[in-house]
Amino acid sequence: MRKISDSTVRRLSVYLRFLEQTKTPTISSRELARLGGTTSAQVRKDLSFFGSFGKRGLGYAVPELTRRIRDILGLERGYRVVLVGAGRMGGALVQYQGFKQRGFHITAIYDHDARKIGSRWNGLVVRDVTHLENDLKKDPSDIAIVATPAESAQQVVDRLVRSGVKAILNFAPVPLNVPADVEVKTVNMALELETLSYSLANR
Amino acid sequence: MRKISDSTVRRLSVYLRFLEQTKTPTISSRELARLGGTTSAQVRKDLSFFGSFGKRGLGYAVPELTRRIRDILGLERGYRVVLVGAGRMGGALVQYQGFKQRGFHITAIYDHDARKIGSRWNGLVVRDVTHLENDLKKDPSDIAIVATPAESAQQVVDRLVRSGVKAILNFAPVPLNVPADVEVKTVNMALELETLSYSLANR
DNA sequence: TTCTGTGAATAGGTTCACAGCT
DNA sequence: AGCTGTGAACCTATTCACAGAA
Repeated sequence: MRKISDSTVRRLSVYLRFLEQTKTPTISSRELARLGGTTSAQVRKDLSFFGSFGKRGLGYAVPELTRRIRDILGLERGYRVVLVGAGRMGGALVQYQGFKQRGFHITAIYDHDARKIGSRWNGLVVRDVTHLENDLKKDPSDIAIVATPAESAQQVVDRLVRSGVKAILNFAPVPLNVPADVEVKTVNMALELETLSYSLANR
Repeated sequence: MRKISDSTVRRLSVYLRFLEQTKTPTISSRELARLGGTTSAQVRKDLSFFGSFGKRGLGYAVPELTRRIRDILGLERGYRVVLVGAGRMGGALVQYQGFKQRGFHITAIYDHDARKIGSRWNGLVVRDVTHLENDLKKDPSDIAIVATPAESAQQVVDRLVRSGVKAILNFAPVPLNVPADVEVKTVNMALELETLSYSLANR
């Protein structure tokens, strides 16, 4: 498949969110653009990479387009997700409704702090991170969320990679080294604040 | 000032993080690139937008470059930050050490849930969100973090904008409408997982 | 020789504008 | 007439490649 840009994929996600809330049977690229904060040409271009889903003069059939985008994004299947790091951030993520709604199910939580191991979090018992490889051998996961301190993130990621995890969402503020066939997204909140600082400083 | 791309600003943030950990007195664009996961030409280009900080044949003086980047990013001053939304995510953010380390000080927390108002969070008392405008009139903040449910985010943002906040870090999964002179960064975690899902589905 | 700073070349993403279907 | 699908034009970001300073 032709290489699709990250920005296109992110916009598809945004369109999907609005399509799921749309009550009309059809929607135009213009309206979808307005909702998603982009242009109608951009919407049409984004969709055109994957096919011709609209009807000229009419727009897009909402249920069909919804299904198509879910399919493109790979959301028709559900995902088992393991969480490593039972700190504050981990706690917030386990609770976060947005994940479950979209078919991402957190199936296990790991930490190495003895005080946390064994405690119950949202119905899941926090397990010792040393069990990670064995557990994943029995019950593989495609996706892991890393919410550990910066110091331990890389070593956790090495374990995850060895265990066959192919996609990692990283909240630790360090870039992670992974083989080419593993995808990492790092969310670095301090960095986001710094871009805001930059925009305040340069106006 | 000439328009600088968001990606350049983000990379400067990354370089800064590594410069602060570097022990050698000078560093080359090549080394900085290796650490930050980019190319040496990119590093030099990024820096060249702001001046000539290096010495040919030698590299960059670490303390000077650190200072320069902190200055470019506007990090030499500290920021007062208000947090709206005392849920799980808000809790994680209040605790997050990365903010304070970089000079972002959370000075107040707001919520509208009566059960949360008055409780103490990391030394701060959660205040009723209806006090927001008045409080900000007395003690202005440049930056706000919004960690409310999607439904209330826009109305909170409207209050913030009226109160003179110029930069918003948004964790609610909705695009926000703000005037052109207000900067918004939205961090949408479900969307990040969806880009991972896409990459798993299309390999 | 090493490594920066920077124009020039290339690649990539966005917008334009219009032919063509409904 | 209304709105999609898409090549072409445009604009922006990245990479190349080399002159020049240490």
